[in-house]
Amino acid sequence: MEERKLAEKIAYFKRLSAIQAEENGDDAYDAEEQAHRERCKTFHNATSTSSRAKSPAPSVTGLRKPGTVSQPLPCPDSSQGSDDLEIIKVTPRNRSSRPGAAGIADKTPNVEEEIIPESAHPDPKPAHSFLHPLLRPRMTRQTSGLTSDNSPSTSTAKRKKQARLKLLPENQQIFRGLRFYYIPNDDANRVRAAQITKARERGASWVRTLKEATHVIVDEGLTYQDIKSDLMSDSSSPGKVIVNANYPIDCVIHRILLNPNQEKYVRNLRVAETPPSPNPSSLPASAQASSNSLEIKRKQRKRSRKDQELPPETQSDYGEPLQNNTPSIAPVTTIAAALVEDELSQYIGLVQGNSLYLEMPLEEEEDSAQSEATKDDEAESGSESSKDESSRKKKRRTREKIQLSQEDTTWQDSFACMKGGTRGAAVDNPNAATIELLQLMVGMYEHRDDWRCKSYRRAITALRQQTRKITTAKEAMKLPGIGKSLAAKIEEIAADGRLRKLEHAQQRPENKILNLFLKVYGVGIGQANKWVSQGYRTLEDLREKAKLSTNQRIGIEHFDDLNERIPRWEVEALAAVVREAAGDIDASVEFIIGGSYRRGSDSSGDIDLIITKKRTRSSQNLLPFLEKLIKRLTDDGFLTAALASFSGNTKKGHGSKWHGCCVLPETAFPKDKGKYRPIWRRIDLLLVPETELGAALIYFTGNDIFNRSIRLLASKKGLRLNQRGLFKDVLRGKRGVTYTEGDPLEGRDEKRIFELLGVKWREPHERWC
DNA sequence: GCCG
DNA sequence: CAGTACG
DNA sequence: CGGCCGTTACTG
Repeated sequence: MEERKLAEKIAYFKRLSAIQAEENGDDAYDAEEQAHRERCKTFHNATSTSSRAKSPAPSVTGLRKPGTVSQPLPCPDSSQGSDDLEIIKVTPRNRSSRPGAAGIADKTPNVEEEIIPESAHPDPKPAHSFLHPLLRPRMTRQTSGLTSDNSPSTSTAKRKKQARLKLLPENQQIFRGLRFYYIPNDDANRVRAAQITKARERGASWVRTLKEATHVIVDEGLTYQDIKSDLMSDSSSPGKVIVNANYPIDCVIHRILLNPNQEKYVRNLRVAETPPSPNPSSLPASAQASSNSLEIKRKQRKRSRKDQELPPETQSDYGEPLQNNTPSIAPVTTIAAALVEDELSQYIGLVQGNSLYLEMPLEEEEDSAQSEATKDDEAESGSESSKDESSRKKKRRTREKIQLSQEDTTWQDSFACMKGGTRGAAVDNPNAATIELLQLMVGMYEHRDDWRCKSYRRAITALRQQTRKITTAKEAMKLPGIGKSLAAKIEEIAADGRLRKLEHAQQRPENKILNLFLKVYGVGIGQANKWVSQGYRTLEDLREKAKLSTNQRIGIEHFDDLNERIPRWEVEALAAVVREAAGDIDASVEFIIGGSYRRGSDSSGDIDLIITKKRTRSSQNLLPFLEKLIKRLTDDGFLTAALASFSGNTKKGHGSKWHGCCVLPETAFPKDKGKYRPIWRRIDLLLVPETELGAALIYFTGNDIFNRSIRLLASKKGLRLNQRGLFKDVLRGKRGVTYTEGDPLEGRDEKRIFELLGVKWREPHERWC
């Protein structure tokens, strides 16, 4: 499997570079691309430089440490970041950190301000649509030659227009590497023009000759008779995909390369009597016979799990329900598989949201068995019996399930759905408004109903992936992770721009109070509920009357500070202070800033530091060091509170993390940042032996959704991933009697863990899910 | 909340 | 043990 | 109807 994938990728890139070489003569385009890559590069460096951030802060002289050897603290992963200072400058910021919470001491009015914005800000993740260069094949700046860009358009005006065409983020380029030839092959028709643009935005090239095309898109209405002559002129046509215009549209809608061998895409485009010839199959090579509709039908009928058990080569690489599998799509594999993401994507989908489209659009008529399921869908319109509903779902799930059970072979290669997420992109998203309201709903459920929360997030991700606005419940239902309830909400939002349930919830004072209380460190839903029911209404109430744990008291006393985001530069400055102090104690200890910082965020909720050292095999080895460090930093006044340490680790050797608060000393405060103000910050320290660094990096880099999905993926493979390593599952009998935690497979190397899991490597900045 |  | 927090 | 990450780790 490994080999196969590799081969595919190689083939893909080979092909791709060839394609790219022949297109893109367009300077503007090239320049833009170039710039894009520059930005990416810069950004990438910035994000990966975690450890040795000789931060912009004028050498953190502050804390005594005169001639201390500034520790190099090499970053484990290659990325030798360049100058952070410079990087930071370039790193785009999109949103200044939210101002501190308003006076909570006061009354309701403030509370209100507190709540709403909070739920709205949950992901201050800046937009980084420019990230993602990684896969982007090097565009050999092949000048001249075929100046032809990827469009046959002739008019200058048009060309210009096209030059401005913006490629969508890579993860949306479902057509990358494909070359479309339209019949008719012009953009005179408005609709077609739009379709062409959409296709091109998603990576397709619009070619002028049939010969160079991989896909022939025939206007709907035209029949085989109509295009016959066209096809005849090209001897290679049998190797092409010939579909009607609905095909690319559906692909766009579903954000994935669908199987073109479906009746609805090839209707009227085949020669009824002679299956083989001008047959829409896939790409060159195999294409032949088998792909006639009859064949398809047959397959559809008896699909079932057997199809799924076919060897990888015969698996569809289109993200699509197996019933549409056809035996002749192998060639496309090369492209599709490469375009497609790893299975982690799917788990991310499963775990949080966005996922793939395993489901066919319930397009108008379809033939065979499937159409029935489809019809159910259609019929259900507004008021379907819950029975129909569930049966429909069953069918769909079954497909998915089957698909998923394929994990070891192709199922993970089957979609080009989301790649490791990057942030942003939401700006111009047609569903932005819907997303925003749903996001508020998430805020309302946060800490209350975790699962529901997750469902909302999942739905949001699915919406974010759409390229066009979802306005009806029916439409929404087609998206993975969106069921009846959410679909209805989506429709409501689309219809009148508001969600009554949300507004209602927002009005409820208990919710406001609850939200307030929940933002206190150490306060969960249980405690918050108790307090609310006990009649407490303000933080002041709590401070004075409630019984608070140590941590909760700290959380309340420093509520504003702790709820304020930390700008990236400060994260670096804080880390520098710690390093500085650490240098005195043990210069060989290394620090890596994890968390959202490592993912490239321009602001963080807290600072996450991994403390590690070569040749350590247990976090215990680092304990003495940490104790000294803590003491030292506390004495310095840097650490201001301990929220969770490892005091009584009676447990087996697991003393590994320290949570607390810190304050950037004025001496470490950059002069150019205005007036100094001490702000309490949350800081998490994680002791990590070298042998566990990889796993710890994954864990501490997150984000949480990413972690959960990759862990879920691991578990589905019979493995176990936690912050200490990847383990081969050892029958863990009940009661953990198994005094073995499983055979450690890997813990040291982050990339290796990805490999072992069969997950394509993702840079930290690609782990926003 | 969704999914199997 | 439940509650909370971490990514 | 039960699962939804971690045999996570720390507090009380």
